[in-house]
Formats: sequence, C-alpha cells, structure tokens
Amino acid sequence: MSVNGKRVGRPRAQQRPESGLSAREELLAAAAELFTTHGYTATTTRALAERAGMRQASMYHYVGGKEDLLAELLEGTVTPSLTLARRLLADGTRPAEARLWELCRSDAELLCAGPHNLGALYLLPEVASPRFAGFHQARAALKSAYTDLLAATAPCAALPPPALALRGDLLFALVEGLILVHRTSPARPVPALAAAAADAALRLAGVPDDHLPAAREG
Amino acid sequence: MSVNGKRVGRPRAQQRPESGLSAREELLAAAAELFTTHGYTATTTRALAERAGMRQASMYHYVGGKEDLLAELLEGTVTPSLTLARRLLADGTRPAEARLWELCRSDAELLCAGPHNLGALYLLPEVASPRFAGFHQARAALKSAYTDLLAATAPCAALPPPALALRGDLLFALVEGLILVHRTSPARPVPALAAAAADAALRLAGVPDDHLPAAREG
DNA sequence: ATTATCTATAGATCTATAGATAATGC
DNA sequence: ATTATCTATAGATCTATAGATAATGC
Repeated sequence: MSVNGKRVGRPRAQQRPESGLSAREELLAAAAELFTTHGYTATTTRALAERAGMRQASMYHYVGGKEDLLAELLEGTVTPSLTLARRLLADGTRPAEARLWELCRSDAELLCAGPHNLGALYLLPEVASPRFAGFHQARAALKSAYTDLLAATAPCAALPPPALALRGDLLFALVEGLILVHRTSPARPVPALAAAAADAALRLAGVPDDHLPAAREG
Repeated sequence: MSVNGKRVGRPRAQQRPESGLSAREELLAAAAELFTTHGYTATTTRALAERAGMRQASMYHYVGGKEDLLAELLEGTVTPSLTLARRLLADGTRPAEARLWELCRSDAELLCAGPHNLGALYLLPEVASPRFAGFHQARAALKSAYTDLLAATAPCAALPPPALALRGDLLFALVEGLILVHRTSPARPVPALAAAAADAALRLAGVPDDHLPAAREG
C-alpha cells in the first residue's frame, strides 16, 4: 500500500499501470470496459486480469470471480440516483416539477456519462439471478421514488394509483431507454441529451410546455 | 418434408417435437428462448440443438452457427415495424398524430409481446459487429421514419432540424425503454402498456392532452 | 442415390486451485 | 512472517469437422 514503489509481495510480471487505482479498482475498471465492449460471458478471467495488469490467477486474490465485479458495477449505476431521489423527495421547499426534472436530468447523465455504457448490463440474463438482489432492490426503490415524485406533480395528482404506476413506468422507460439511444448515437453531448430528456419527461408527465422548470432544448 | 412421418434421412435419436415447425424454425425458436433467458454467449450449440430436438452436430446442417440465428431474430424485431412505418408515412389521408400514435402502439406491442424479450438482444455487445449491419440499417431506418412522422405533427412542425432529431431520439428511447420496463414487470397486460406508451409518446412530442387520438390509459 | 441425421473426436479453450517465489516487515 | 504475486495444471467444457448410418426415392 505504500505510495512510491515499496510494495509488499512478489512483484508483478508486467509493469503495474500508472492509474493510481488499487488492484481491485483496476479490476472494476477493466470489467466495466470489457463487459460493455465484449460482453459479460465472453469476457474471460484472463482478459480481465491482464487488462488490470496482473496474471489470470492473481485476480482471485481480490474477487471471487466475474460475478462480484458485475454486482458492484450494477449497483454503482443506481445508488447515486437513489440517494438523490430520496433527498429530492424529502425537500418540500421546491415544486415537485422542478425536483422531478432534476432527478431525470441527473439520472440520465449518470446512465449515459461514464466512459462505458454500464446501463447496457441491465439486460444481461445473468442479472436476473438472485445473486443480484441488491441491484434489483435499489432499482425498484428508484422507480418507486420516481413515481412518488410524479404523484406530487400537478397533472398527476388526480390519477388513480394504477394509472400513476403506469405513468411512472413510462417515465422510467424513457430514462432507461436513453441507454439504447445513447449507445447508437454516442456523439451527441450528454448534458444536452440529459436536459432534453428531463424536458421530455415532464411533457410525458403531462406538465404543459410553458411550465417546464429550466432551459429548453435547442 | 412429407407431412405424416415419411421423412428422408436418418431418424432422429429423440422424438421430433410436435410443433409442426421446420428444423430451422425450431432452431430459431430455441434460440429466442435460450438467448433471452440464459444469454447469447452462455448458450451453447449443444443446448440450442437439443432444445430443437436434434444432436449438437446436426445443427450445422441448417445454420452456420449461433450468429446466423441471432441475426435473423434481431431483424424480425424491426422489420414489421419498419414496414408499418413506411405505410403510415405514405398515407396522407390521416393526421400525423394519429399515425404516430399507431406506430408507437404497434411497435411497443411488437417489442413486448412475443413470449421472449427479444429486444433485450439489442444490447448484446456482439450486435455491434458489422455482421449485423442488416439489423442496424433497419433500425436506423425505423428511427428516421419515427422522426419524419414526428416532423409532420403540429407541435413539431416549427422545430429546427437538430431539435427535431433530438426529439425523435427521445421518442425512440421511450419505445425501446419499454423493453427494460416490461422485463421488470412482465405481468402488466401488453395491450394496455402499448396504448399508454403511445399516449405518452404524443405527450412527449408536445401534443396537448385533449388532442390525443385514442382511448386513454386508466 | 440422396438426404438427414447420428457418433466420435481433435483442438482449443476456460476456471479455479495448488504450490512456489520474491518482495517487505519485524 | 506475511503478503502479493507468479507458474503450472487438472478437469471441464465447447465448437466444428470427419465419417458412419438409416431412412426414402427411383
């Protein structure tokens, strides 16, 4: 753990990368890249380890296997938005429309911003396994926070619960659907996409155009 | 090819399934199921062949490998919508709003209806390969048809081209995002989801609530 | 003779463990 | 002594091909 070269343990066969990350973080970064570009199943432990600068077997010193890495990456795509959503829900001082707009913008940015399209991992069949319950819980909680915020919004206040849940799902579909669109056209600047998505989310919610809380697309 | 049992060739080791499908169609059905439930890479040629009622090696009599099957499945999720979109674009007798609503509804239904969530295959990293150019072209053409229809709509008529393209992308995100939402809550009836998605799409486009062309969610 | 299937297998992986090794720390 | 790494490998795959076989068709 020493900073300048004085490391315990047998030296690596190849030069340690200069990233300054810990070995585990290097593995996570490698997983983010390889899982999204080559696929989860297609990524071998060898590829992962070697991208992180160590030999295949050394990886097992840090993680139990590929699944550990996937679980950690997935949770990282939801947890920040969930924290924000809870903070916004508790903040009674601003109109619900403005808070929903901010959540959508921020979540869209989180999903599209990283160097890799981690949202694409949501659709891995492996993710259905109970092994990833933590991720599923967090994602469900986020969707429910979206719906709560939506319910506090003027045009949705009168909706019966099933219609509200449906509209919450559609809102969620719009935001998560950005993953697919952004993967197809990654050139579009993410901040503009995220802001436009938040505008679109409010229109979807039924907020009239002239009540949108922030700058318009253009 | 004979109907009642008089088949050329060595008989199968296991009973041929009663589906009435051709061997190639059986393989496609098996691929749809296994690719979506177990994952593309994780699906072995053995699993595919055996699900289709033949031995592993026999599969190569019908397809070159897993990729052939994936390409065919992917194109099947776009082609019908593209055909519909072109027909709707050419139909000048109905208002653009109604035509856009119909396209969204029908596309949503196509993406969510089948017994398997084929849309989930869109995010496979393998799909980025030029091998699947046919699929990508069809999907791009579909997105562009969406945008053309959107442009014919009253609230979008005045949008400058970049804003229009952005809004088209967001519309597409909403429809494709249903894949993720539907996978999480498959219990919701697809026709209701599809109709509500089409309503939401028009709100997203900027069409005021009282101009929506069809029955409302509820 | 033609066809659809089968069995068998070579060659190429890939994962996870066992055990050795080369540093630092005391 | 402890630690982080390495090398080596057993065991378990998986793909694609070669060649045999058991039907029908003529």
